[in-house]
Amino acid sequence: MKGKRNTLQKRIVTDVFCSMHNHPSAGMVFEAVQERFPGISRATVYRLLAEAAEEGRIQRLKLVDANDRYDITTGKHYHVTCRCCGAVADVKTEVDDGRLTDGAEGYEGFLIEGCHVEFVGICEGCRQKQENLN
Amino acid sequence: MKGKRNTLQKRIVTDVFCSMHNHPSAGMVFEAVQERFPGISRATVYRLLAEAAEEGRIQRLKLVDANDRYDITTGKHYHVTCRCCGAVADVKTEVDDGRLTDGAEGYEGFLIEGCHVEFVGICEGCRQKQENLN
DNA sequence: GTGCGTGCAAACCGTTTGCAATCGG
DNA sequence: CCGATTGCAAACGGTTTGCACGCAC
Repeated sequence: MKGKRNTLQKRIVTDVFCSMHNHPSAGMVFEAVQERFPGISRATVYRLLAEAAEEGRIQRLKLVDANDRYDITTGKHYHVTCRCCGAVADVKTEVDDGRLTDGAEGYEGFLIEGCHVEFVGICEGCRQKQENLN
Repeated sequence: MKGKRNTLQKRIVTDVFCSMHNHPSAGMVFEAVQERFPGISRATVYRLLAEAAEEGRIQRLKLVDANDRYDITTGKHYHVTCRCCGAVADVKTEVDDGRLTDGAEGYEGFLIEGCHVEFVGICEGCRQKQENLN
């Protein structure tokens, strides 16, 4: 059995992360954690999140034009990013990755194996701010 | 009329970039430029490429898990990234962005406006290296 | 007691920026 | 001439890392 220790920091980071449902970045988790445990190190939060992702307990999302986000849902699904504030949310869709991939042909001898689909839009808050300007 | 000057640096960066067909990053263009003009500043290359993209003369590509790349083709099309070496190439496909976008529904009041599709695969060179190992 | 996990600070990497010097028009 | 453009170096932002200390087991 792996000699993983159950440290206070790990418990706090896990707790705080699980209470956030905004697909937070490591920095956002760090800020939230600081409120409950001001002494915690930024490096520790980054390390614990990366470790959790490597162990498959959470998912590390790579997004275009945004820092990596962490997702409590580990299964494959899609995301939308707010073009104003960068917020991230889940998306309900019927995208068929396999079909996209099969229908694509790479130039220059590239072999296509998969694809990444990501949506862009605007979140509720930013939409309301926009309307208030008019 | 815009007071744009035709400097030596601009001519060189444009020339070198146009002779590269690998969807290079700014850093890659800088390295290539240095061979012909060792005195050029990194900042200048970054600035000239960003400027060209803003003026629509070239396209700045945002990719997942890679630095921004520059593309001599300004029209919309798709790309594939090599999962081994990060090389980028164009993709021939029939993806219908509009259909993907229409078929998606965001949670938490998100309004979905568009989508980003990007392919992952393996380039010819890396494929051959892999085969040589077996 | 042992060695994993932490805190700290520095390194990292690609990119951007402030500023003085320079050069194109 | 004069202001756009350059070079330099420093700042940036998010992330990772080396190392000594300290705590979980």
